Amino acid sequence: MARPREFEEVAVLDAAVQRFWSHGYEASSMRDLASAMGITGASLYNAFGDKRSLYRRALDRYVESTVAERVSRLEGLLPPRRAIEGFFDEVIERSLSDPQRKGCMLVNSALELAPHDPEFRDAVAEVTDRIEAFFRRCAVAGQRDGTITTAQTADDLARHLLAVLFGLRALSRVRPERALLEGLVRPAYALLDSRT
Amino acid sequence: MARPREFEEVAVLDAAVQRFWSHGYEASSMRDLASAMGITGASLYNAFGDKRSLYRRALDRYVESTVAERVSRLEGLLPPRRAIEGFFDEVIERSLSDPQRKGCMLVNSALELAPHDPEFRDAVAEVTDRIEAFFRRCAVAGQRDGTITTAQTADDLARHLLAVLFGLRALSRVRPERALLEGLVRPAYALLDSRT
DNA sequence: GGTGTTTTAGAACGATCGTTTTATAATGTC
DNA sequence: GACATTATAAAACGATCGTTCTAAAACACC
Repeated sequence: MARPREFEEVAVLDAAVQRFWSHGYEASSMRDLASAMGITGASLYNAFGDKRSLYRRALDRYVESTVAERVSRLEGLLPPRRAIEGFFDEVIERSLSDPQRKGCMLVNSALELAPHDPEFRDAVAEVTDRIEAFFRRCAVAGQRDGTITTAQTADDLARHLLAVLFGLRALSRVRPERALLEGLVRPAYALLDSRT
Repeated sequence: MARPREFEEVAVLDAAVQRFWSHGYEASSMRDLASAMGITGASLYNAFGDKRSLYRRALDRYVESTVAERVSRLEGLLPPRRAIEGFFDEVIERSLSDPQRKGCMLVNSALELAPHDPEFRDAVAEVTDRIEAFFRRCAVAGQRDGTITTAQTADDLARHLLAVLFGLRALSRVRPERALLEGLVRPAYALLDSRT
């Protein structure tokens, strides 16, 4: 039919994810992106549309390959209480081993794009709902098998864990210190414990 | 000696704070800022230097008039345990009553500027230290007067509260829902309680 | 009341922004 | 192998970016 593409869409999209993740939306120019993706500007527009659409695609890819992957993997492998701890432990190690301090692209999007853009607000809110729902399922199951306190509702525990996660990711961009990140989750683990 | 200024520096700086606070650094042009401040571009550069310097001044002003003000006021008025709750309750009310969803300019700066700019990283980190120190002083005093648990160290409690605060502020930009914000702090209050 | 100094308003600077166009190269089908 | 179609490369578009310049205006001081 016609000339075939010289690049794989998911491969160059991953490069866009990296750039948006580390520098955000406004501070990434289409020239930066095309260069990082290894394609020319025309190919970029041809394959992904405008900048907003590209960011949307990049965010979706990030969420599915990072957040959603972590949730489904841990939930499948570990008992509920251990799944929560495994989630935070993984995030802490990721945060400490990233010299670029990229943080979490979802949290970054929540602050840069979502407040002024209804489409991104809905998209980000929906992912936070999914994370919250994961914590809630863990809380409910943990309360049932006796590994998590019933002194707090599962709803509130899930909301709290979501906030701790977002706070951890935000702080890790400024102060990626092991003592801080591990210290801040210890009380959360103790909270899950407290018998009543 | 010469022609006097037609504007008050702190007044126009407050306008710059509002603009940077709601739209961030990259998405605020010097023309936007000059217009919001009610002065001309030349006056802006004459009085505040370049864009980075202006943001720095705006951030400092925000911190002193909002964060530092809240810390010193609550710490002076309330017993330690109540000071912590008063702090969060105030932040929740601010978050829920802001139709612009500006969040916290410190948290916003932590994600947009700090990761790639050593000067801003140091500045933001120093303020997070001050907030953490406030929580730590409250925790120590509360442990002494019996209103706060000794099951966790004051250091860890302070770190945890700092993360909850940052998470609350980040989430409030996407989901400014009372049920979420009040629900996420309830387990934190319970954590302070838990007797050991 | 000149004089010197600073602020003002607004045009102007080059650079870069997101995006489109132009022209050329590369394919599958007939 | 000519044709239709699509991807490529690079130049080009107008708009806007951060910043500076030019000229007029407003004061303090001698």
